[in-house]
Amino acid sequence: MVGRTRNTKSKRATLADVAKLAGVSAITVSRVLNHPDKVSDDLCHRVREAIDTLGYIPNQSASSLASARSQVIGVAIPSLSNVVFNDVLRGIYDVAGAGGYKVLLVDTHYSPIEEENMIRTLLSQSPEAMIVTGGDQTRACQRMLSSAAIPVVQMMEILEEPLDMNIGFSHFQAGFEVAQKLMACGYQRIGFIGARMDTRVQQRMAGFKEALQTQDLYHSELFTTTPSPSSIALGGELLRGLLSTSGGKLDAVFCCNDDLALGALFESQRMHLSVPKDLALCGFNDFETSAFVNPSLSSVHVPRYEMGVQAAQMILNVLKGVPNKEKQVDIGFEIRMRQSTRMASA
Amino acid sequence: MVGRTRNTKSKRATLADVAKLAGVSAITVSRVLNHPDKVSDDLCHRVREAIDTLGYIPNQSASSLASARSQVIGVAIPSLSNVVFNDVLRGIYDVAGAGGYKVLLVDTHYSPIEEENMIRTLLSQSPEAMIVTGGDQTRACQRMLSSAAIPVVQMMEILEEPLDMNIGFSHFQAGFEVAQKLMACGYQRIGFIGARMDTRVQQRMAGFKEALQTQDLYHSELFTTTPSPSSIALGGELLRGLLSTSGGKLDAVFCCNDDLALGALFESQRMHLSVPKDLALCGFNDFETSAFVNPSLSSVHVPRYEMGVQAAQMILNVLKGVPNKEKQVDIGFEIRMRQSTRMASA
DNA sequence: TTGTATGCGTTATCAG
DNA sequence: CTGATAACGCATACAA
Repeated sequence: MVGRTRNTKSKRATLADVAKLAGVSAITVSRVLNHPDKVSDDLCHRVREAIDTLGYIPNQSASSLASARSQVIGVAIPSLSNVVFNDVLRGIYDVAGAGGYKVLLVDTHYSPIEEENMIRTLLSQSPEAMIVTGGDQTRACQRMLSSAAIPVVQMMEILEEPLDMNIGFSHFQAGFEVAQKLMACGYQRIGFIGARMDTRVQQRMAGFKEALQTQDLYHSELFTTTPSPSSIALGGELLRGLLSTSGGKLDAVFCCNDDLALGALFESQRMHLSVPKDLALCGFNDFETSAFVNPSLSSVHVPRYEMGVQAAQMILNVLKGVPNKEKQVDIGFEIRMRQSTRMASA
Repeated sequence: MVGRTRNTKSKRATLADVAKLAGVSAITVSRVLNHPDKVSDDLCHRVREAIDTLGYIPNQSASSLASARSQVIGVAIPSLSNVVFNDVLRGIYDVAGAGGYKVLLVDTHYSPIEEENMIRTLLSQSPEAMIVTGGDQTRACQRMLSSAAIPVVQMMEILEEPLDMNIGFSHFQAGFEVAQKLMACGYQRIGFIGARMDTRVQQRMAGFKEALQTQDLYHSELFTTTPSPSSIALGGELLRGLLSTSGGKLDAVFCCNDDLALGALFESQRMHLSVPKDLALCGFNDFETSAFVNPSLSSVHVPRYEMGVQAAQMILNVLKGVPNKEKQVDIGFEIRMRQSTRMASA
């Protein structure tokens, strides 16, 4: 190593280093970076050259400390492996990134306790806003969120009493309408298989059950649930279980998501059950696979990317001082009936 | 604004606030948080109470600035929507989280230019280490990474000249072996469909092609590629295209990933082509779907979660001062032949 | 347009 | 075991 003018031990260059090299004061360098319009073109140019030659990268911690602006948005999702959150995240990242914000992402593993800890960690980074999933945070967690005094969006479902802003759709209503569709198709022995059983899945199931009850078609022995995480393999297992306990008297099954539904479909095929002739299947989330598999799978489509986009936009609006028209947005859903369920009887 | 004793306007509590309430000095509070063993139980207790009643959350920016330890690991992946990276990320998050590190994640959209910008942003957060994808960073980006003087892991593929540490597998070799397997099954008219065509896909294709050439079975007209991102829909389209241009003389297709392969499989079914009788298919990445779809799909299995885990562990080791035995780890792959390709001829 | 002084909340260093 | 003081690197408020 060659001895250099100052940074003896090749430490990261600072504003001061750049300033010295450019022959200006530190604040001028800062301005070139943050308010270029407030600096003469001449200096601006000289400073940029110095920045380049030094490979200067601003220290965001110092900036954050001095300005109380971290440029970070904290995001908490319950699972990194659940593909559902990918699309939402993509929306958030696209909008946040375009707005100059970084995203600090944590995975709460569907546990409110973990969520509380992760959100505490997140808050220690002084995020300028937070996006969290659902509404079952611990009391302590909600207090933290509130006293952080930053915009918060709770996403994925419509909440009775949002902490601040809220975007999502009614899982209860979605479940309810799926049941209506299946009944309209003439199915009588209608079952349900669910996994993970987080709040949103529970609501889907509750809505589904309620609709069945209106027609006296709810049979508790046709409902199977497990706290295990969803997978295609599990979908097959649950279907087999349901078929055996129901004594074969089963003509339609609503699966709480497309993982289970695809598993059930593939398992049906292996058991030489014809879908939808022997058994109708309906999933939830509408994966791309569902539209292309044979027979194609009926499912509930949700504009997830759009939800992420809007969640981030609501945040950016508040951060920019533009008030949102609505603090709560119902993004809706759409039931897509395909080949795995027969046409509604006229 | 009123002159304040301390926080007139419910600002976040600071170390000083906690210290005052507990009747100790700020540094003692700091120690309770970071080196509890160096503080008497009595004080420790009093301080913790004060922390609780104030709902104190440390300011990581200040900590980072003062200690030069950000507790952040930066991660750059090329796509948030590609499921492949989910598993890797899960591994990284699990290990990093357990080690007390946060993960700052960026999506480079498969663009070295974007990657350079995003990594610059990442570096401004003073991460203590970086995990990036592959080796085709821009020169400038590699310089930044090097001069950051932090541990760096390049993952997903084995590199000739890693910047620092490296974990992955040889995509060339994987493609090569897939071709060998197909040829061993007796296929003669072997095609390839590829999308996105990033470095790793190109290597798979190159290996595949080279193996075919050894047996004089490479036919350029049976290779189709597109820069478009992969999807199931695209797999179907590419297969249709290939079938029409090849005049039906095609008996096996290697798809650069399982998205395309599933699309090709579903499309074959709609065209009433029997797989593998009329056409054999092999994918890459081994999604869960591939093992369960009918017919099940041959694919190349890669220990992605494990790769994420090990990448993070290599980082943590360096950070803890424990040297890694290897700076480069070949995590391997495994070709899983299933029903979509016929058995190798004896 | 540019610069000076000051403080952001924490930790390292050194005293006691 | 505990505390005083001085950084850490940058941006705000004010001057020039």
